[in-house]
Amino acid sequence: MILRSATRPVAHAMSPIICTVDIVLLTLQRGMLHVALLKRDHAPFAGVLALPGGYVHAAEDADARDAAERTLREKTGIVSPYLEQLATFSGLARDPRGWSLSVTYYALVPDDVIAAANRPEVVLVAIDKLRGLPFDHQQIIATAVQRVRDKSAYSSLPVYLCGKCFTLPQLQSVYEAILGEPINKVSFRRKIDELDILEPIEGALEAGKAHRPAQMYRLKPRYGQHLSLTNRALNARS
Amino acid sequence: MILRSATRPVAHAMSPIICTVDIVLLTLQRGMLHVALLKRDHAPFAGVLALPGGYVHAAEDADARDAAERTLREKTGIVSPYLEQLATFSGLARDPRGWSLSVTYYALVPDDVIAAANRPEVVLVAIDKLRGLPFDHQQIIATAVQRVRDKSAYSSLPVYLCGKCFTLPQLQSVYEAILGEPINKVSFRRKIDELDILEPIEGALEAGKAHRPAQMYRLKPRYGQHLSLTNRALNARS
DNA sequence: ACAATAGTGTCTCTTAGACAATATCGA
DNA sequence: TCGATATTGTCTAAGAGACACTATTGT
Repeated sequence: MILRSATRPVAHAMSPIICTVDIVLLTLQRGMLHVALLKRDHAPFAGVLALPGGYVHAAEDADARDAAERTLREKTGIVSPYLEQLATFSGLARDPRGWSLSVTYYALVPDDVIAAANRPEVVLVAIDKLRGLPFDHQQIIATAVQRVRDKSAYSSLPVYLCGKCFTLPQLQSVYEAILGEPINKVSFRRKIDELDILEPIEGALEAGKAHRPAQMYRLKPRYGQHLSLTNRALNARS
Repeated sequence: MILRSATRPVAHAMSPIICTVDIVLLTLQRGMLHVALLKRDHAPFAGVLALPGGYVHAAEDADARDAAERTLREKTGIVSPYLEQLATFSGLARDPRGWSLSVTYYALVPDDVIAAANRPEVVLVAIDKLRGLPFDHQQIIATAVQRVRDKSAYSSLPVYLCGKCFTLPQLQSVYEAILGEPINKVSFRRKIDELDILEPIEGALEAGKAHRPAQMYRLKPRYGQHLSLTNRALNARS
């Protein structure tokens, strides 16, 4: 027993590994993907804009997802219906405090949810205007954006960027903003129809524009949390 | 400073989080996916077959991937050309020792690589014959298999299950074993041709069979590590 | 010669994209 | 009525799967 513990001591006695979660909260503003950032309270990088994140609290969090939900709620006041694990970033190099490990998650919300949370300290920055982020947050965000683009081509993921109700032309422009290219209108409607996730809101039309009003739709109740997948991409290019 | 440390002490002082890596090493035997397991040396679950895994050693591992490569090499003698992060599993419930976090990776190797490592303690178990695995290893393996199936439909991933050279019919049967259904021969060859990752080995034919011999191929040198992706799935079903 | 599988040509059917016709609003 | 965009129908082209034909081995 003494011998064994001398050759391989248990990890938590020997390794002060810093365990954190970071959340990439994405939304769409003026047709551009934006990420929510906050000024850091403490060193290192105090005052610098960074991803909302924090330590895993083993005493209160059931698991890392719990820690991510709690951190997002505490730091931004938002509870996101869609929150998925992205990847884990780790190593000695990424944090000056020492060997660290961050389990990262990404979330998509319509931008009125961010407005409703009413936290002026939450800053939305366009994903192509990011500068001087601390740690490896730039890489984490790039990974999240890539994941969202890849998934969007094959799934209903972008509906989480829309509000409770929306028109098909609105949804199409959300897809186009994410994929970064125009989508054929007829093909798009065929795909959405195949996904079978939307239902028209009886009698609700988008009024006020100087043209034929569009039908409003909402997500079918059973698709509140999980995605629907297509067999083929919406658009072959990427 | 005292006040801050009282309200939020740093994580590694307050939280004995167990940081580990686990590797899902997959191979194909007799047309079935198998996973490499080892009998655990120590408690908990001493003597039970489990995934190769171990503590992250902050002092020697540059990051979690490094820890995974080291652990795989130490426990199985194998260095896998393809090793990718799968997901991170965490929480209080998964390990009786306490709140733990495992960054998991998956690797694909041809089964002769496992034989060449000559480690009789490495046991290959068919993925549909797994029983009584400790921790959440069953779920980790299920996640890995699902990931491999999803990726295989759109990429050259299965070539890592073949040896250095192979025929197109052999490669097709590997794809079929993973996807779990027959693939149209003409479509398959069109896809592989599009991927543009293989080159014929001049004059090398698979001899010995009572029929026309097949041309042998190898992966083009530059595709040693990374995948090639298709726009459309090999097979629409899943 | 025969059985068996490799490798290739070609036809058909499905599906994505182009185009266009119709519908319905505000001005 | 006109301008604008929503919605739907239909044609065309690209790609996937079916089928079949030729090629080449061992027996």
